[in-house]
Amino acid sequence: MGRTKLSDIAKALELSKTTISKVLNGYPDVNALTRERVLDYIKEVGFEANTQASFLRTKETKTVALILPQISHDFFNSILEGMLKIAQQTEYTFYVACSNESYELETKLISKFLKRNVDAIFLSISRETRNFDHLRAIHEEGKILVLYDKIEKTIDCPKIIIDDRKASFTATEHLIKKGCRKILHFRGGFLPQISIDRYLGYRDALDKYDIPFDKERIFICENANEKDGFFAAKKALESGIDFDGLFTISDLLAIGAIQFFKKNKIQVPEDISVVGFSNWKLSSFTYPTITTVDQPGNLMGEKIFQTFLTEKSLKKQGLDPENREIKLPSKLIIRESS
Amino acid sequence: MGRTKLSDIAKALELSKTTISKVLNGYPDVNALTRERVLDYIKEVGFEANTQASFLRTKETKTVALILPQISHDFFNSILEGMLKIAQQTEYTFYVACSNESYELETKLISKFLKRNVDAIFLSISRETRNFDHLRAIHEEGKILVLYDKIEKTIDCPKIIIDDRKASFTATEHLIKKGCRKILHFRGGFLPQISIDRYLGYRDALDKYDIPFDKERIFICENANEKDGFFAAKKALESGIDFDGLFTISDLLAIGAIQFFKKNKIQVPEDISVVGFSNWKLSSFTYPTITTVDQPGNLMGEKIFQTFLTEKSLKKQGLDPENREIKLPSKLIIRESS
DNA sequence: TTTTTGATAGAAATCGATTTCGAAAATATT
DNA sequence: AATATTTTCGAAATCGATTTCTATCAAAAA
Repeated sequence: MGRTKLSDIAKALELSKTTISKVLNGYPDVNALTRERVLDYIKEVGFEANTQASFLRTKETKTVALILPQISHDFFNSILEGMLKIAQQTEYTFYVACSNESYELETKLISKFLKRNVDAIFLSISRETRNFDHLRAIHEEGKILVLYDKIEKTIDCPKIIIDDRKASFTATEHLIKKGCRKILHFRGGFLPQISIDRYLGYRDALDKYDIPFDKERIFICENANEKDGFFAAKKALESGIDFDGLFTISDLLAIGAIQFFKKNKIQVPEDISVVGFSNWKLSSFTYPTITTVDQPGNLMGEKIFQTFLTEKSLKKQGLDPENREIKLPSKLIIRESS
Repeated sequence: MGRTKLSDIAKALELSKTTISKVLNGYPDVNALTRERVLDYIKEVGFEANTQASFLRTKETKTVALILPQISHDFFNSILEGMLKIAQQTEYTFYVACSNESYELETKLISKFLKRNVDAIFLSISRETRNFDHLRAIHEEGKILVLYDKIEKTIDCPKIIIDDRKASFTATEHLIKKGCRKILHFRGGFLPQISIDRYLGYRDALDKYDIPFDKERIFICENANEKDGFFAAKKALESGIDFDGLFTISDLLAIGAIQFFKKNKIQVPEDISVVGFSNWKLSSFTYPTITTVDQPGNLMGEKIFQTFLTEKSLKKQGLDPENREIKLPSKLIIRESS
């Protein structure tokens, strides 16, 4: 409505819109005194250029989009939290969307955000995604893409991840040091990189301690929720294979498994030690409390946004970025289940 | 970049931009055949008008902003989840921000979103907020405000809430029916309407069953987290007052209290029955599991967005809205703690 | 046949900024 | 003193749509 605009300021100071705009955008051909006069007035009335109008010339909207694969998920949640904390203090505003682990929705959302001319998209790839053309489209439009957590190595863009392989190694090693030799692993699907890396970390630990690998001890849990954990534990028991440890790729899987074990008089941690992943809030309130890997979600959120900012400034200067994979450290939190 | 624009379509069909725009916006003075030709072509190339450019004339950005007081909070989380689920299928895009329960940040965010010309703001008022001028500013700019959960009754706008008083009544009544007569209540601060309503529901239940109210049994917990619950329980025990039940306004308070009780050999539910609020995911995994009030967060998220849509269409037709307070039903979930 | 009316389409102004280019004034150089 | 060079500023074009207002042409009414 009555918001002050560039022309109002020009009129008030008896200058042209051009000059005001030049001050706003740091052009050099403005007299120092004039510049100061303008800046003072701008501060006084709290003027900010209308982003929508600016866009027409600059092609920047000062908006970014964060796409989460899931909303009700402690880890993704803390990423959102960390990102908002630092980013809402900048001039940028944040679109948020949820792919719900669906490839179709993911592509739709990306195309929608591109049509909205966002400056950047931050994406954790959905479980279903096998084709990556929609990611290339982001680059074709000249927009910035930052992948996080569930990344795709073949796409050339900054990637922020947890050192999953190392974290899994540490978690498995912990079980071994507790005396476990027959360790089950509840893994995720075949594709997501994190699922592979966590599996490899598990293998690394077995190798280091000369424990033979037995693929009968690996169970695939597509959904990483309590139900899958419960049934994987059931399958493990019914398979007849013996076990004394369990490393899962999510706390929810661990909880489901523990529920099954309890039901079948298998004591945790006496009969089997269990380690989860992600440090969900609830993992410290269960009975027993669950040993888990803490992922620095807040930090990841911050890093994603910061990475975008540096990527943008590099691009502006025409420089080629390097070191495009940032690995964040995780931490094993030892609790009652192991 | 090379995105097709209105003028491209005009050129391709040998029509003027005007005509294309008229088709797009449903003007009547376009020949039926021409209209069809345009629509076909638009569908073929997947054209959508650039929102930023449209804004200059229409003053609509097709964006809305959701402000949450907290991010890592199951209830607010499920609101976000529910809202995204239906809203990301519409033409609208979603800004999300977090006031972090701070009045200052809340006003800043609102002013930021107004500068971004959002069509609507969805807000749950922060715990600190006492002054509501920033909400009136939203109306002054002609934008739509929808309040949810933590609302302010004196602001004239649609409000979506849980029937907190009734829910609390039911929860307290449940304790009474379980035989409790000396029921503690851990409430929130004095101001937020929900805190008051839940307190009143507690009183309602006592009244109905002729149980004398004792204000010594009321404890204020500003932060509604485990720590506050722990210390409130401690204060209760140290005060020397006797009790056999506890109704708290959050599951986290209940968890903290239960932790304290356990530590002091007070059995739950044998010595004291506990009821929480919100049905956090973790409340079904604690030991004992916690009886709680399930708030339909997803439904609330949907309702907020739908309410915005109807509010908008009413406004466009110049009609006065009515029934501006929507109360959603909640449900008591009985578990081991009671 | 002339005039009105209605249907259809386009020219041009507009929204609020940015940016190019040229003009005027001030200063420096010959 | 005449010319060249900086400084400093503004007019006007532009971005991609919407909207008003006018023009054309055909059909209907006089």
